[in-house]
Amino acid sequence: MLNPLATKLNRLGGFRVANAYELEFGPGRKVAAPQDIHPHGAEITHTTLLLSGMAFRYKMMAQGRRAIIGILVPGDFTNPIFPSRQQLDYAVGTLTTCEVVDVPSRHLQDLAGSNPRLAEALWSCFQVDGAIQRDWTAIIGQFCADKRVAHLLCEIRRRLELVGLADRETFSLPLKQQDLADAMGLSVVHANRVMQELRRRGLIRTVNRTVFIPDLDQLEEFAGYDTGALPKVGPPETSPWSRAV
Amino acid sequence: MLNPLATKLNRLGGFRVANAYELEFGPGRKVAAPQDIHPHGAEITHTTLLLSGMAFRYKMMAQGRRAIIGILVPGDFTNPIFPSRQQLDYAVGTLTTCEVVDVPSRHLQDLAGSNPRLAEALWSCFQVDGAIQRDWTAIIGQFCADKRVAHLLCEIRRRLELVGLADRETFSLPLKQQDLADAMGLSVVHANRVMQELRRRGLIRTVNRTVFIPDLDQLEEFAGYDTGALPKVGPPETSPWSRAV
DNA sequence: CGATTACTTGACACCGGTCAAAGCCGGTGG
DNA sequence: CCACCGGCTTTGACCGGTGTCAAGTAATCG
Repeated sequence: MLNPLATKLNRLGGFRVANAYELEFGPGRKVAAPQDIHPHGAEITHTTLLLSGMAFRYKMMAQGRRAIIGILVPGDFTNPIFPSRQQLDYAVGTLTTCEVVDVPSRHLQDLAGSNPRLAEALWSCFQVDGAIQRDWTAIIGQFCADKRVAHLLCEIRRRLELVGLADRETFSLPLKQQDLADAMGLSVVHANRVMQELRRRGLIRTVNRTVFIPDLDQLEEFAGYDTGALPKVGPPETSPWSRAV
Repeated sequence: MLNPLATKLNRLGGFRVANAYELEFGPGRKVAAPQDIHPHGAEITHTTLLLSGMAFRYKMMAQGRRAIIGILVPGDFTNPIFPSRQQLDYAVGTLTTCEVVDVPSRHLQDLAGSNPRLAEALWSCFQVDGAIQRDWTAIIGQFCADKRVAHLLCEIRRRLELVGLADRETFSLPLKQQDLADAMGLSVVHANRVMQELRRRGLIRTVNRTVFIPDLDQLEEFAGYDTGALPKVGPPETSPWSRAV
């Protein structure tokens, strides 16, 4: 399959800013689940590209509570690169078995230096990352439980779609209800009730770890999901972020 | 007074990475409060440096609700710069009258190009920004109301201290209770009760818009505030982020 | 001062947390 | 092939934290 990063960059950058071979960072390695890709506080010497599977960023809080602060899908980097020595303020763990490849800071910088349009697209990646983080802050603070979860589903679906791993009606959701809870600031019990409620309303159906969406527009409206919240990237006419009217 | 950005960069970078004159971006302008420095969705052609006063990033949500997603103190930039054309996914408004100066992307890039250590420090700024955003996501999701607010107070105090505008026991807090509420995902009424509770416990005292902290360690412990959550920057021995043992 | 804006209070409802127990798998080994 | 088992999901009872509404008080500003 095409490198998911190449897929994403081409769409973010507008059109063919990257060739797959440029983004071959060497042989990937498999990481089982559940397991950490980066421990908390790890010295940052490289970033890690997710090639397949799903992962998440998290922080351990007081009393063993776990805050999930972001989901990673194929084509995502675990962290931005740093010119200076820094430590990660969060950890990265796997949700499923993942195929990943480490990318040294230098490598990415050289690549960006040799291809300005690619550099822009890579930059966009990290900006989108930040925009999603801001979204989470706003949503967790303002939305009630069912809309939070619905919004998360919309976000994950859209990001998977961007790398060709979801369509309007189906996507894979490896998150357990405990994970949904830790991500959206809920208890497991309530996460369960919310999922039941979403099913009862006919907004989603779930089989195994797969979500079916009878009517995506309806779900996105319920969730208050606005793709415009993510930065517009690339020429409007080809931007995968621009919402179909 | 010394440019607050210079103060911050010198501390983030470890030691004198910047001279004040390098960071004179021209004459500042005054922006009254409450008023927008950047409207939502503004095209990003420059960033704006806050020289004095306080401001905040926010998003308007459904039903006129306002989500405050970050506070800006002197020395902060309203937004990161982009190599490509992008739009801001949030707005920036003033809490007090602010003195600001616009910095074109090019200017900042040239400056970074001419001074590698300064570039690193600038980079750290934006990384700290991201780390704070992640903190908010985690805190709003996991903490109960009183700890959220206490945590916010600790954060603001620390950031003001970094630019020489606060000490261990006093700082200026121009946020109204409505602002605290919109930032921490509470109702105004509850924000009020929480502030009362913090005062009742003797963790803070407030006069006008000034907060007095009888015992900072106690407040930070109550808030679960850990400066380690922010990335370590610069040599440990001079880093203002490393917590005094 | 008068008018507006901010803060405070009380009553009440409800969302969502907690606790505890019971089903429902999927996987493993006999 | 079946019985067991551990992790995940589901349920119910209960209650506490927060939101909402509505009113009153204090501060601020022209």
